[in-house]
Amino acid sequence: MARTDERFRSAFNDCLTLVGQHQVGDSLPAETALAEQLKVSRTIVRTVLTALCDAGVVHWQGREKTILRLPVKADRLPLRGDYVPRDVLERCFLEWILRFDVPAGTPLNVAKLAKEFSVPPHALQEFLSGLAQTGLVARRPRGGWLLLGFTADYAIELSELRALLELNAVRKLVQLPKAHAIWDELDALERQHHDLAARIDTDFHDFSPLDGAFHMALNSVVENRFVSQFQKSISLIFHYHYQWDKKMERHRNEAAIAEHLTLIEALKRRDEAAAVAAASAHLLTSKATLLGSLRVNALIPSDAMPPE
Amino acid sequence: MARTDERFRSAFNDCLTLVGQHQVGDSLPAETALAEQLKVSRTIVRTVLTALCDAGVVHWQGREKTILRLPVKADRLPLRGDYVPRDVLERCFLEWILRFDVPAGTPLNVAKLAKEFSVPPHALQEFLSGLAQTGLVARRPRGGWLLLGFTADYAIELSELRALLELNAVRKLVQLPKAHAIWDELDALERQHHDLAARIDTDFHDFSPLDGAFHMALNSVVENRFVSQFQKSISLIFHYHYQWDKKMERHRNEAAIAEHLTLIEALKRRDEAAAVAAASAHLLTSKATLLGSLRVNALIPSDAMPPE
DNA sequence: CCTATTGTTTTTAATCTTTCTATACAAAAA
DNA sequence: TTTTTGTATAGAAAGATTAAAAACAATAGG
Repeated sequence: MARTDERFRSAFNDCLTLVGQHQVGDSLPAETALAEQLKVSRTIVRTVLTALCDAGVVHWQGREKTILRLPVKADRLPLRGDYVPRDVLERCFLEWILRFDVPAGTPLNVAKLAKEFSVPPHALQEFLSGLAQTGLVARRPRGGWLLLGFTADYAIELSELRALLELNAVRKLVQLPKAHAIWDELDALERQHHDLAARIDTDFHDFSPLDGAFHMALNSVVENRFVSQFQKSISLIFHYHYQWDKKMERHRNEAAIAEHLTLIEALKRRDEAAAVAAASAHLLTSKATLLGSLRVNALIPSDAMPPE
Repeated sequence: MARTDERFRSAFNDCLTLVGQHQVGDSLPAETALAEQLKVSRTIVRTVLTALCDAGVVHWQGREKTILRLPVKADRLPLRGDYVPRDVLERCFLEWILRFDVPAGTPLNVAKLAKEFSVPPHALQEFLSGLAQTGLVARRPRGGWLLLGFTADYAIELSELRALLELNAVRKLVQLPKAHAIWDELDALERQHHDLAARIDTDFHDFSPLDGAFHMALNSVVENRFVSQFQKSISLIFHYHYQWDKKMERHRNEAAIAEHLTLIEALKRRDEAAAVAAASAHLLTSKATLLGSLRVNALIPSDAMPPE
């Protein structure tokens, strides 16, 4: 077999729904119109119509497309629907690395991993090619992939770049006019931080998404595709490591909230020096936490490795 | 057919050379030793030995591997040897875009391009996946690739990031101790700049590699894999555009040399403010040149497009 | 005669299969 | 006992196959 007919199947089912909205004896629109509605090519539409003909749902000859009977549930084609989008794959992969603390230098088995993440090997290959740009994995000279991994060096260099980009964002931010949308966003974030600070004893788990939103907002003022690209990987990696390192979570998050609030306050005063200082301090803490979580990971016994 | 037996063929030929260094009647080393020498797996060695047996060059039974006759040229297997390494592919691709000024939004035909660059489609696919990280190309929702291209926005954002990274490098550089290797490098670069300035009227083409070396040296003081990664793409793209834009090349290069020398001088004085100012000025010029070269490209008539 | 629609062909890309290559393990010889 | 070889198995590269899209040509209806 070659590629799946998933696309045909889902179009067929969508078309059944469409037919169900009409009466027996009604005519269906032109192939081109159907293609537009179902968001597929005309080729698929014609295949679907042929199938509907075979099923006795419509009579189709030339331009005549008459509904013979309304479709029933049994007409629908089963579909696997286990399509995994790219960002989910990204998450799966990072989680896999962190979950099993896969050491640097591990050869990656494309076929096995693809099965594990239930994606076609092809998709994983492509994902790895993209990831190779971040230096997390590399192609081996003669075939196969190598996990270069989350080493301490990796974390340090990642944090360095993060600091560089974020301090740049902070400097840009304090120069922005009062009318800019970021100030409302910051107000909202400030309220959310105060709100979470009040109930930190029980809800400290809610910090991670708030942290992500805060840093995302800061960096959003730098409209640069390369920076955004990096920002995305950075936040992903920080997010996952933080989630993994449960040590002192409540205390750590409380401290981070305080640091965020200091930064927000300095930003609102348009005090560049204070803002940069606050951001630097917070980034240093983050870096320390990231390095700390690496050590925690390293303590996971190696027999917790993924099954061969 | 499936994959090529290129690896076997080249090992076979290498083994013929090896046999040629012995006498008739000599014995060949163990399979493991041969594998090590030929830098292939034992499987290949055994396939090669079988082939040598069939060709009547050696007698092979168990551990006995006796040379029956010395190999002749006709024994050698032909091989295509048209392997294109990744960086060559990179160059080919960028050159193709610039050469034909392929507009943003062009769908890329993997099979056709792969043939054009004489690489397996598979290799191009992988290359594009990596390139997608830089935002130069993107995957289309349902199959295929799209060239997002060198738009003015792209150039501006690229220049912005370049400035951010390079100013950071400059700030780091002036703090470095006298013993650091960079100071000798800078001295050498300064001499080369003066040298080229003296013969700029005839040799202005020599500036491009010198420019590359200079920026590379500046950024080398930031030991960060992510920064280096970006630096690589940035210099590639700048380099190619500069090469393409021949307008006012002599004048432009002379001015750039002066800017470089101003920066080098400020760096050697450890004058951070002056160095940052000089670097900023030079980066602005670069950005303007890059944007200018985009306009030049846009003037190439569209019938100069690559063959359908 | 012109436009909208359908019939047909060609092109392109996803996935599967085959084949080559590497590696692990068992058996045998030195 | 160590080294070397025989055998089995796994993993990846690249062709082969098929689904889907797009281009083109033909025809029906106004």
